Amino acid sequence: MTRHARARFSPLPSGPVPNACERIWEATRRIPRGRVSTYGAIATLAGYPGGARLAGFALGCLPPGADIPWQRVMNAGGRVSLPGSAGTRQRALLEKEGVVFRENRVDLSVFGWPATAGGKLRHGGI
DNA sequence: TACCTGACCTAGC
DNA sequence: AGCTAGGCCAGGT
Repeated sequence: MTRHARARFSPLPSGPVPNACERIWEATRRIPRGRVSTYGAIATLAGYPGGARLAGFALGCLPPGADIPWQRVMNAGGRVSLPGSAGTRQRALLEKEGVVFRENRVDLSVFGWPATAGGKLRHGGI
């Protein structure tokens, strides 16, 4: 999270047209309880195929206490990308929802959303 | 306009 | 199984 981006988005983005952050957040809201999605998938749902990094950026812009299940977004390997205590918190929240961690990893073929074809979500850098 | 950043992804070694 | 390099995206300076 860069300082300028934080200053710009932290209070909540303003403007008539929803920006990328808000669209990412809306996509994140659609993840059902007890399931997880990936940055790439979220970006695609939001209309930014290949914008996995953007998804991470947008979630980083997320103001604390927002009504968004940000904890249900993980990286393509089914691992928590959030460093430090935030990552621990994310895992705790997910486990409380019924998501099973196995060696710090989640089986996306079981808990992945949307429905994973072939066991793994195909997306990301092209 | 050009360059930089980020809670990323994939392919290769 | 773990690390590196290259490639996507939008937004800010």
